[in-house]
Amino acid sequence: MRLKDAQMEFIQTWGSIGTSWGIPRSMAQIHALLLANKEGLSTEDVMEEIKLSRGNVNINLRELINWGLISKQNKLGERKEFFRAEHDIWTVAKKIINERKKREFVPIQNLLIELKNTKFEGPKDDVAHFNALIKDLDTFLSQMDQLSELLVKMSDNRFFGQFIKFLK
Amino acid sequence: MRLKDAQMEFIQTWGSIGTSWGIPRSMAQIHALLLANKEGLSTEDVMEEIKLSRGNVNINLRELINWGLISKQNKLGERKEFFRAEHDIWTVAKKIINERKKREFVPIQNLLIELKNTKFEGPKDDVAHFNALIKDLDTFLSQMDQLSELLVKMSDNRFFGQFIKFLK
DNA sequence: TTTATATTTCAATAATTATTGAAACTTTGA
DNA sequence: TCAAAGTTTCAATAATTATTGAAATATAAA
Repeated sequence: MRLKDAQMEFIQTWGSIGTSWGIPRSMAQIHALLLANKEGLSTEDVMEEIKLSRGNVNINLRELINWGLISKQNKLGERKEFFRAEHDIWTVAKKIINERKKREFVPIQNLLIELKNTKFEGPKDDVAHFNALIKDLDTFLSQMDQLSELLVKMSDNRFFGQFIKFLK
Repeated sequence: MRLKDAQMEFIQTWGSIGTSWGIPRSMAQIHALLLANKEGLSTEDVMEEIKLSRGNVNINLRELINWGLISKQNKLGERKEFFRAEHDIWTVAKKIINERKKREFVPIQNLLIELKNTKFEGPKDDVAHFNALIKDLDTFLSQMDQLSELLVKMSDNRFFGQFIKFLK
């Protein structure tokens, strides 16, 4: 199989998974393309390889930078900018999880903080049920937070071995 | 604050988080409504409470059943069906994670399996880089899989205490 | 400066996805 | 078997979100 074909398949799959993550297809595709290339690529390279408009590529490269998934590079003697992916997969995971936390956890956590400090007027049983829901969600979210710390340590293989032993 | 108002705020927030999860707003809203109600509600109740069309409610109730997040109930002497949420928050989390795994992990895992068994033709360095990427992703995904097993055990508070100790 | 090259912006358009609502279908009990 | 109550389906429409492309802006070398 030609390497190029395999890379393309990888890019397409990454792209369609992206959409089911709430990440624009193009953004995920560009990310995959850069992951598959050791060296940085220019805007034009990206446009060329995955047939996207200049505007689209520009916007999504910026977004990937915001996520901390890629960075700008300058090549000696070249005027244009090149973009290179973070290639350490655990760092990539950490950054993605951080961004998703921002979007998915923080809003509900804020709401819970507000609701925890409120007294509700209504049928006693219903109030009790709602309070229990709030409390459970709150506990759960803080445990998930702890869980995400684990990820940071997982890239260390020694740690991972210990972890597996612990699970058993 | 009136309980009803708090519930509504909760439903709206849950709904908008849902959309950033790739879950239709109405589905997430219906789920929140049922979480907030100890007793099951009928299709009509749901339509009434969050102002959605019959078709929409029907489709999303079915989807929530598919996810295992709610179940049908029959009330003695009542002809209509009632829908009641799974209220144990760790069970809820487990089910959501399972569904998301299906959508987000399985497709990339399948691709990786295919790519792992393929020889690539191309510049030696590029092939090596691509192979390394595949290997890293594969390792990473199987570690994430292990991590998700942890969740099942987290609802046990004793276990969670141990876990925190282990992290330190 | 000026010119060529590179980057950014954003209104218009396309693509995708969610929602409605009315008609078809199913079930129950009289 | 019939009518009423309840549920499901799905084509049409609405809402949302992504993408284009051309014009405006910025930057660097001559």
